[in-house]
Amino acid sequence: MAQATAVVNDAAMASFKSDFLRVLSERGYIHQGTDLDGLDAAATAGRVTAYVGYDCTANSLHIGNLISIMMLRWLQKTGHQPIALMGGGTTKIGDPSGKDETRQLLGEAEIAANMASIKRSFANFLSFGSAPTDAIVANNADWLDELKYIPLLRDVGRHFSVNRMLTMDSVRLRLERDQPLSFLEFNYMILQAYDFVELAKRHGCVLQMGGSDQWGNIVMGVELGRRVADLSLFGLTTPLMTTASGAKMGKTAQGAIWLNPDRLSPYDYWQFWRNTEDADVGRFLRLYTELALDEIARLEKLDGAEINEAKKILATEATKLCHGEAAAREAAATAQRTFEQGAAGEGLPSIEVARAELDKRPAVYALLHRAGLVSSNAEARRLMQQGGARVNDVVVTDQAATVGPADLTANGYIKLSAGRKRHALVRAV
RNA sequence: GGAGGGGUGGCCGAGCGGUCAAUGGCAGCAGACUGUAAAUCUGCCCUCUUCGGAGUUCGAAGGUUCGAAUCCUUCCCCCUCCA
Repeated sequence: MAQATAVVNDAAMASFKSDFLRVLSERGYIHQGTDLDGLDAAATAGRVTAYVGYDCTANSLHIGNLISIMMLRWLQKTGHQPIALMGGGTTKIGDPSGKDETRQLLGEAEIAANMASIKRSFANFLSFGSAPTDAIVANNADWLDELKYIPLLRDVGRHFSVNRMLTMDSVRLRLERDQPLSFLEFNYMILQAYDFVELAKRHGCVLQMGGSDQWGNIVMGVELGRRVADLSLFGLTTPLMTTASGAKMGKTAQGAIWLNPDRLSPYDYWQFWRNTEDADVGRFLRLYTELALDEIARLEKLDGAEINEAKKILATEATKLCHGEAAAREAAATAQRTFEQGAAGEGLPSIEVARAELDKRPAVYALLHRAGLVSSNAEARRLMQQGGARVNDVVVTDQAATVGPADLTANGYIKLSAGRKRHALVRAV
């Protein structure tokens, strides 16, 4: 996939004239671009409209999407216009990029529900309205659903070489591994290319951004634009995000790190960033916060335990962008009370238990399960056996243990812990 | 249409009539050590459990057998080669 000539090198990055590309390159967002000098010139000359496409396969975006959202944010902050494209149409097809297997097809209703839920995340990162740089949310179902097969083949299909399509990573990797690739999925890149051209026509969009796995799809769009409409379009991709120890970003105890607060609480979101590996602190501060670069340079030089200060700043700043200032402060305060003072922060995730039920002394393992700290009663028992379960900070290894009203602290709750880091409160109501 | 190969727990991948809730690796969880880090070591890793056990798993449905992930039948899906 990597075409050596397109990969950015330091010398090229240093010479960007536009604020947009200079910020992006300085902060480490750029992996490859199709014609970075041309794009730099366009962004210097005037307002550029750019888009990123988002799948609607889940009801929330996750931190894997965050890097591209931050690019849209910087785009807007440097005087240009962002478009968040919802893949209402393409989600019906399924992007084969980076997938070994055909993914399950989602129904129309589910896609619509996911889209509505995802849209809410953008409100925190981008500003919407009617100003020239205000963000637009588009849905490719608006045009893809209307397509007619024969006209599509004649107008668009003739510009695609199957020989070329077979060399695309998304296709080639499947074929090499003997994994199935349906004709449906094979068409995905054509539709994504079509999207780009459509957005160019509708909104004057000239740039598509995305993860490095989107390079092939993006290049297809750039070429289609040139062939069908003599458009001069650009593409930009971000590096693949992994942690310093090589793990894929964003997996944790309970799954992905979601951006929607109803899937992952702001407190847990804050915790995710707080637990960043030392080696990633500088890179993450540049990518996921808007702190000044010289400040970041200072923070990432902190040694040993001192770098924890930088991690707290990272956590609070990142949470601020996603969930707002108040939620970020509350998460930070809760963490401080919980970890530094050994008390129970009021802001910890909590569940409510009826007073009458508490009188009947529910089992500790059951409460651990209900609080979401473990995914089954059996797992709760295991946790207890291994000495990882605590009630009000006291280790409980007896599986038969129960709690009652007497265990409520002066503040009116029982604190449950699974391991050193995960806590929840049980409140009696 | 013909011939062959295959579908195993979150993923990869052994098993090919009993000792199989199923080797191993990855991912994950806990404990120790630490700095809510990394690395390392140890334990855990289907569900329920009155901790004695019980119940459901090896593409689906039937069958053979005292007993099946393992054998047979039908069906579904995937791959390779031939037409």
